[in-house]
Amino acid sequence: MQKPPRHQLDRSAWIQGALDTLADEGVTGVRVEVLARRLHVTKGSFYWHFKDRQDLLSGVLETWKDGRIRDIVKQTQLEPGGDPLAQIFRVVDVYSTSRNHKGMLIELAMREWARRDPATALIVEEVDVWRLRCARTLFLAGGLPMHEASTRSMLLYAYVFGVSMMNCEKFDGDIARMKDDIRALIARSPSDRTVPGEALPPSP
Amino acid sequence: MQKPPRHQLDRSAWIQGALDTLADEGVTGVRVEVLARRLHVTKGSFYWHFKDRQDLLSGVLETWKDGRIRDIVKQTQLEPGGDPLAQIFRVVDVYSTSRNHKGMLIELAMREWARRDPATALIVEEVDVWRLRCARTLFLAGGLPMHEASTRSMLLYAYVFGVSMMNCEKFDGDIARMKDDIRALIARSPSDRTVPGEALPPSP
DNA sequence: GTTTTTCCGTACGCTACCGTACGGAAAGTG
DNA sequence: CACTTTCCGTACGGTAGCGTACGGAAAAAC
Repeated sequence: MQKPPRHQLDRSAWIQGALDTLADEGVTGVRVEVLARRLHVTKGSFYWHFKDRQDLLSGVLETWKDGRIRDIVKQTQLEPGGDPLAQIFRVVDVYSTSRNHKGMLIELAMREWARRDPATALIVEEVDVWRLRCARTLFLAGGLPMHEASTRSMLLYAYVFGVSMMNCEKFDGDIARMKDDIRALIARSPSDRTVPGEALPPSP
Repeated sequence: MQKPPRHQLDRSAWIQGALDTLADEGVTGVRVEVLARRLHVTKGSFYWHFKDRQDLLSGVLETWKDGRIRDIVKQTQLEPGGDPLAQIFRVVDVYSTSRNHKGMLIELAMREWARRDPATALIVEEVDVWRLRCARTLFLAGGLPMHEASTRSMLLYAYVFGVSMMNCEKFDGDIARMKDDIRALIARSPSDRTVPGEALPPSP
């Protein structure tokens, strides 16, 4: 008879499972016994690797923060000769719900958690500052003045997070086109004075 | 000795208390016994007015939906001779976190709830469609073509919801000015071809 | 192979919460 | 005043989850 191999887990496996549960059910859904069943072990394992539930949640926070900052820096890195505003386009796409659904669910769950936990709020704010600064650098490289670069960065992230909370298929059938237009509005060049929907003027 | 007057509650009092708790702790925080303590009664009262917890939550949903739709219609109503884009300005202000903090907390809690409950998702989507249609009507009255009016409406609400999830004091000290600029960017007139930060051209 | 360390399963007490049963007070009705 | 209806308090059983204690298996060290 096949003996079921005894699973060996470490902290990172528990934290990864916690992140999955966080995406689906929020921080209140991250419960020790439920997570143990999901990982096919008992909570005896959990309390070996973690002091208590808060210890796990702290690990989740650190893991998420480090991963986010690393990804943000990578995504906003501009290779020499690259187009800064085209890079902004790609950044917006990274946060599109269809491309990175689970990542966005975690993002929303983290903010929901941050609303009720000051320590989490600090982490999320720190990650947001990284995001905003990196995006601003791209806008500056694209030729925008400082203040407007800041403003556009804020609009960019407020938009991508906000739109991930709305289901508007019933409002307009062609959402893809709307999202493309919004993306172009946020990342448009400073010399482009056109209003979307009108013809482009000849470039200087 | 002063006899403490026995509190008499009806469904609406429970629903109002549930909305308060919803704002602070989310839908998972809306618990019968906790709510009863908050209202200084016991759950014996609750189960007289409601079949079970789900019955309360359904009442919360209906109450919220009706109130939202009524407010949306009122806020986007344009008196004869009024300026549509100035009205858009006021709509953005209504959703500013400082002016209506509790309302925004409920809004975020509803969306967090909707992410895990299909019935709630339908209600939120219905409310959003009302919002988007009303805002689009204002943009159309402001002279924008149909497609761009739709796009601006979506950007407007995605922005106001998204910015309510971010704390960016550490990013830029003058957030008020940034928010004003973003508001102007979203609600700018179709004849205004300026890029924010530059001088205004003479109006035709 | 023995010993030690690492890691997990099991059992337990504790708390919080849901829903029910039932009694009784308060308020309305005749 | 009787009588009924409305409304709430109390007590109970049941479930789920947290954290602890302890034993034992598996792996590693020797």
